[in-house]
Formats: sequence, C-alpha cells, structure tokens
Amino acid sequence: MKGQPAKRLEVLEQIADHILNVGLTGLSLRPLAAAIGTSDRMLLYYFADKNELITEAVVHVTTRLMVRLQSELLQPEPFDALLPKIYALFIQEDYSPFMRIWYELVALAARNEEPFKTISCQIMDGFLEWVSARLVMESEADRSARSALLLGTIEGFLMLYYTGLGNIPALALGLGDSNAVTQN
Amino acid sequence: MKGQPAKRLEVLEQIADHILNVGLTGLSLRPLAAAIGTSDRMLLYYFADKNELITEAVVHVTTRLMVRLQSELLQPEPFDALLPKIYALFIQEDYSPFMRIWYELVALAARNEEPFKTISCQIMDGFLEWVSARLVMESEADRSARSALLLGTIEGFLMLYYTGLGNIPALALGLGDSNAVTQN
DNA sequence: TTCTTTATGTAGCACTCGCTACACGAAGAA
DNA sequence: TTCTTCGTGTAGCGAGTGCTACATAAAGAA
Repeated sequence: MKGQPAKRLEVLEQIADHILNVGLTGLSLRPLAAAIGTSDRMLLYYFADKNELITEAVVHVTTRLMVRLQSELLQPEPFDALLPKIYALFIQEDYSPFMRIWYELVALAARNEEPFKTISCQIMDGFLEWVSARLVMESEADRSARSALLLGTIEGFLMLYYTGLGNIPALALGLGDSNAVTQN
Repeated sequence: MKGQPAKRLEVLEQIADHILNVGLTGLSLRPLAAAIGTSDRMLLYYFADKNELITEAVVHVTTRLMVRLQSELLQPEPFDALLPKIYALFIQEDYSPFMRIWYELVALAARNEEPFKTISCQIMDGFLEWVSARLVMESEADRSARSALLLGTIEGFLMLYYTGLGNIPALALGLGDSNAVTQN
C-alpha cells in the first residue's frame, strides 16, 4: 500500500531471509510474521495481499543472487575449464538456499504459473548472459551456442547434485578422466 | 489399512492420474476425493494418512514412467545422435505431466525432504541406467562418464525448456550448427 | 489547536485442512 | 441364525488459512 517507506524495504529484506530458509511452498503469513518479529496484520499493511508479498520477495531474492554473482571472482576461461569451476561455485554451501528456491521456481514455471514463469525466464536469461561473459572463445561465431551448451550442462549437473547424486556430475566432470566433459 | 484389495489399487491408479494433472504441492484430500468420485473418508480408509497416500501415489507414477520408458522405441546410438533424440522425446506433450511432477520432486529433494529425496535418487539412477543402455560407445571404458555427461546435459536442457526457454537448448543442439552439441 | 495521515493492536469471519468418532447396512463365518 | 468383518455415509473437531473491521495512539500539516 505504501510508496516505498524504508520500513517496508526492511521488512522485505527480512521476508527474503526467511524465504531463503524455509522456501516458498508452504509459506503462510502468521509464522512468517512471527519469525521476523511482526504481525500478519502488518504484512498486509505493507503488501496488498500474499501474492504481492511473495512476488516481491522472490524478485528481491533474485536480485540478491544476481548482484552476488556479478561480484564473484571468476576470470574468463575456455569451456572445459569454466564448466567445473562454475559447477563448483554453485555447490558451495552458501549458494544452496538460492538453489533450493530456484528449484521451487522451476517447478512452478513448469506448471506455467505466473508470475513465477516470467521470473524464472529472466533468471535463466541472466545466467546465460553471466556465463557467456565468462566464456573464452576461439571464434566469436560460436559464442551463443557454446554458452547455451555450457548453461544447460551446468544446470543439469547441479540438478543431479541437488537431488543427491553428486557422484554423477563428478564422474562426468572426470576425476581422472578429464576428457569426459566434452568430446575430443 | 488394507492388505491390497483390488479397489485400493484402482483408487491408487485414479490418484496417480489426478496428481499427474494437478501436481502434488497443493494436494488436499477433499478435492482429490471429489475428483475421483469418492470421499476423503474413504481415502483415509485405504491409506493410513495423507503422507502414505502421497508416497504411494508418487511411487506409482514413477513406476508408470519407467515402464513407459522401457517400451520406448529408441535404438542405441552414439552420444551426438542420442542427445537430441532423448531431448525430443521428453519435450513431447504427453511427457509433460511427468516432467512437471519430476520438478516438484527435485525441489523437495533439494530440501532433503523424505521420502522424496530417496525417490528422486532412484528415479535419477533409473534414468542413468536407461540412458546408458542406449548409448553406443567406441570404448566401453568411458561408458559411465559419458552416460553421466549425457544424462546431465539432457536434464539441463529439459530444465531450460520447461522453464520456458526452449530456444536455448535448440541453440545449443544446433539448428544450423550441428557441431554445437559437443566439441569437435 | 484541530485535522489528517501513518502505524499498529485486537478480534474475528468465513473457510479449508487432516483426521476421527459413530453409526449402519451388507456380506460372509460360526 | 448369530456374530464379526468390511465398506461407507454423516458429522464434526481443533487447528490453521488469508484477510478485514474497528479502534487508537503518535506524528505531522493546517
């Protein structure tokens, strides 16, 4: 309901924290309010309804992730070297809250639920751009296709990892078989 | 509560159908019962509680998928040829109900929620075996690593597709750039 | 000072949730 | 026939849901 008073932003920040912890599937107002030290009444004072609250919180979380990614020290490298480094980055423990929410978003997007489908697309585009900016190519002509392959492969490996099969990406990324990543 | 009377199996079948339509996140007993022409009372007569019902239904759906995959006509081929074919298979419309549930399972597994984490692992292992059985190799030594890479890449592309970015996998799989799939 | 806006508490409404208690007819076992 | 088990309907409980109505105190505007 407010334009954007500082208090509202602060509350949004806390909501983002909470969502990173518990996810958004079962989120309900009263426990959320209790966790961040306010009341459901106040949440619905700052936000028109639960939908608006969740949407803004997810966007906020996404923004945080993107900002953080931009500041990640990761110098450009060719495909084979970049792939395992990005994979290693995202399986770091402090990225897992983001990843868990990401998979919730994917599930919602796969059901064509708005606004999550749109948000997921934007996140994915952001990933693609981020990956592309760090990929060293011999010929610029292939950059799009190779970035796409890189992103797809990373997302796939991360999914295997987060479903509890970290050994499969490790196998494919080749501990002791460095040719496994790409064909050559 | 029952051993396994025919009626219970029939109900389970209907529950599986319903879950394939609406997903399992918001599932509640009364609407489910109404949809399959029974009552919540009866659901809790056949199943000890909602948890048992969902668990068995998910396992049932999974079994259906695996059976169907086994019967899929897909002759063994080398990596580059197999990748786009499996991708094309899973983006067929009649696979999308399975995929949507799959992503819900992934989200739950990423949160370490049982029994979904265990089920997801088993599904992924099943996929890996299925993929491996259809992959033609020059040298058997690399089969594990190559199968893992294939599975990871496919899962990644499918995730891009189902989040609404089908153009990215298409790009990587190379419409007009058939070398994009693997490095060569 | 008076009036309006902002921020917040208290109560509660209408609804849904998973689950249970109780009853009762039909069917099979003794 | 009598008794038990199976299957099913009706009703409801206690807890939770998003959301709203109403009141009110503090603060700033006139």
